Amino acid sequence: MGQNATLKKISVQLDLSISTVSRALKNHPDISESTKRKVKELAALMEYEPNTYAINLRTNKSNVFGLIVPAISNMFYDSFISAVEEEARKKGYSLLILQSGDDPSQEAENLKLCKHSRVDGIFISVIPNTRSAELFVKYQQSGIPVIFFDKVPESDTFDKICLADEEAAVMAAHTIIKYNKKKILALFGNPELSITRKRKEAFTDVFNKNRVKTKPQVRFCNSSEEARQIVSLAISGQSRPDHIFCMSDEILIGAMKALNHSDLSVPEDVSVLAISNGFIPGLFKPEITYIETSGYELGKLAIKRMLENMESKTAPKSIILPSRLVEGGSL
Amino acid sequence: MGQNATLKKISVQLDLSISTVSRALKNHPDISESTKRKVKELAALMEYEPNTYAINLRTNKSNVFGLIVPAISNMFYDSFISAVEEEARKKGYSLLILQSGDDPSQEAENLKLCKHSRVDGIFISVIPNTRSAELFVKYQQSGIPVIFFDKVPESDTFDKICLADEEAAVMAAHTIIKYNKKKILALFGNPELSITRKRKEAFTDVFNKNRVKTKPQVRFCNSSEEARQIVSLAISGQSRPDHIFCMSDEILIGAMKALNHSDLSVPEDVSVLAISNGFIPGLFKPEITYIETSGYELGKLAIKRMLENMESKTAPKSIILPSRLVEGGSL
DNA sequence: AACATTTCCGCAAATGTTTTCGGTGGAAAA
DNA sequence: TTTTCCACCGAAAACATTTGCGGAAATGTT
Repeated sequence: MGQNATLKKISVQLDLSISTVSRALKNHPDISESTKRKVKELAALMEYEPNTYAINLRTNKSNVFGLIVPAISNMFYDSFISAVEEEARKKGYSLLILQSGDDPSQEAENLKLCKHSRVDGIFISVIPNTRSAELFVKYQQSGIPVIFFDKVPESDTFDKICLADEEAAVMAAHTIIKYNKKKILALFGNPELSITRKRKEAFTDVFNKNRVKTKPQVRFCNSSEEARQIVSLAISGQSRPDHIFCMSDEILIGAMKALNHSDLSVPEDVSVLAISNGFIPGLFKPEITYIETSGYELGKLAIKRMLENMESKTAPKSIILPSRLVEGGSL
Repeated sequence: MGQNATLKKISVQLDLSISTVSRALKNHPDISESTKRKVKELAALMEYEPNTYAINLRTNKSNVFGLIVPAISNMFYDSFISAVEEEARKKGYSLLILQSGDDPSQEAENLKLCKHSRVDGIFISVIPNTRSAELFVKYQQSGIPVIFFDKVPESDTFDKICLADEEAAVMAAHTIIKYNKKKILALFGNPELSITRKRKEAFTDVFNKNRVKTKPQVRFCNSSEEARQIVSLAISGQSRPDHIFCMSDEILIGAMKALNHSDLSVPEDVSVLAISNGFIPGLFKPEITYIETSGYELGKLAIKRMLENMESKTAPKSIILPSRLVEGGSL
């Protein structure tokens, strides 16, 4: 028994009204202690579990956040999700995790699913497609808070949580300059993303302003594999770079695969610096020096911001997480 | 407008009954074409979205599967989740992804959350704690299908989808023997898990049966870090192993960190073989030879089995995914 | 013309909660 | 005695949907 205990069944057993049972269970002051006790005992006995659907229907709240990422198989998003999940759980929220797989239509479908599931809020890292921005205004208008993280649209009308893109890139550039590197190959991600543009601008700016002799050679790549090919080609060419900078883990992986398949050694023949979440750099020998951008920390900030929004709607805000240099042996 | 279009609002506008609107929207034959057209037009205009909670309440189905893993930051589970998500989406299901973080109480809480959320089915990879098995019988009895994957309890009364643990271990042992390795350090995971026991038994059995001169030295470790320490110690000792076998990615990572920090080279000084999901081995130089155990494939099998269960309750079944050897250069 | 069959639609119950607005009975205050 | 007040509880609406049943009008059959 007790498979589907309901307020009604309890109320019948105890010859009380449904409302009284409901109130007793939530310690409403109107109900006497003795009644509360009886109700709670029977509820426990019958293994009563409130029906979430009924509650959601009644209250029009789901206690679920939608979380949309390009891919779940990504160390950065993993740690982000972990952080959000931890805090969300504490507050009684669950996560509906969706992946867009770099497909705009999939992303739109995910957004639709979120709306359809009537989530209480959305975390999203958008894929490189500007058109999708239109969609978001609608969701914003419909009163459901949307928090962008990591890969965010340019517009200031949104809540955004991102890494200190410029700062990290500047830090990287300065570090490279300090080591007196001459021929720098700088690998960036999809140029349509603001994160890419920002990092690239900040990075190259440092070289321009400091009037160092050589300018880095900048390349863009959309995947780990593209990065591998670019590096593979570069190191086999006649003017081999003496440093490779990777703006992300994904790119670092590709670059390292290329280096591993060559007979060059790091950092003697070519040094490496990355902007990374921290896991991947530790896998190589020597460990890669990197500028840390913690998905976990970012997640903490994002959920904090979301909860603020749940309390009371506030003006859109851009939050930036600072970064730091972690020394490995690749430079 | 149209923020919260409901059947009722549509019905009022068109001066129809709610039931007629409901039926028109789902192409019920009782409704005339002209009415259907009118209803659908207005529904589209008002951006009507059926209220999931009301539907769930009415039908007592959520179209959500619970998916419980030790940690989401794990390549194997990532790929598993990806596979499940892909197929689930096609069938109109969403995923409630929960992580137990190797904490039994957390796992219990997750199970509770699943029940509380009234998911239509549960995928779970259990953490090393036998006591939890009791919990599962309850869920099974309550009619909600539970599919265990990867790390599964021993009992035959459950639906289980696992990797070919024995086969993979046997394959690994044979490969190592073929290469004529003498001093083998074999690293396994948590000995309380059936997956660990199975692999360890199968692995050592091969050596016993084949009467090869040396027996592998078997060690257990609960984390990447433990593996690193063990290997670190082993390779600095006087009787250095000439081969290291790792039963999982997690362990491989630890082992490789230790090797990377030594001046030994792979495979000349010490060769390496792992059982792996495939991503990690490709990061090293040389790439690690491994026995593939695809989380993605496992996911496909798991969701398939789940859907079968949704159709009609069938007898518990154990499904096993075969494995294959992927040659790297570490052996 | 009487009857039977379609065609098309509405009523109302049911799902499980929450919540507003009362209502009862008894004790204390007037 | 009447009034007031409090402690405790119930009726019923509301949330949005699905569905069995029944019913009126239109059409078809003798």
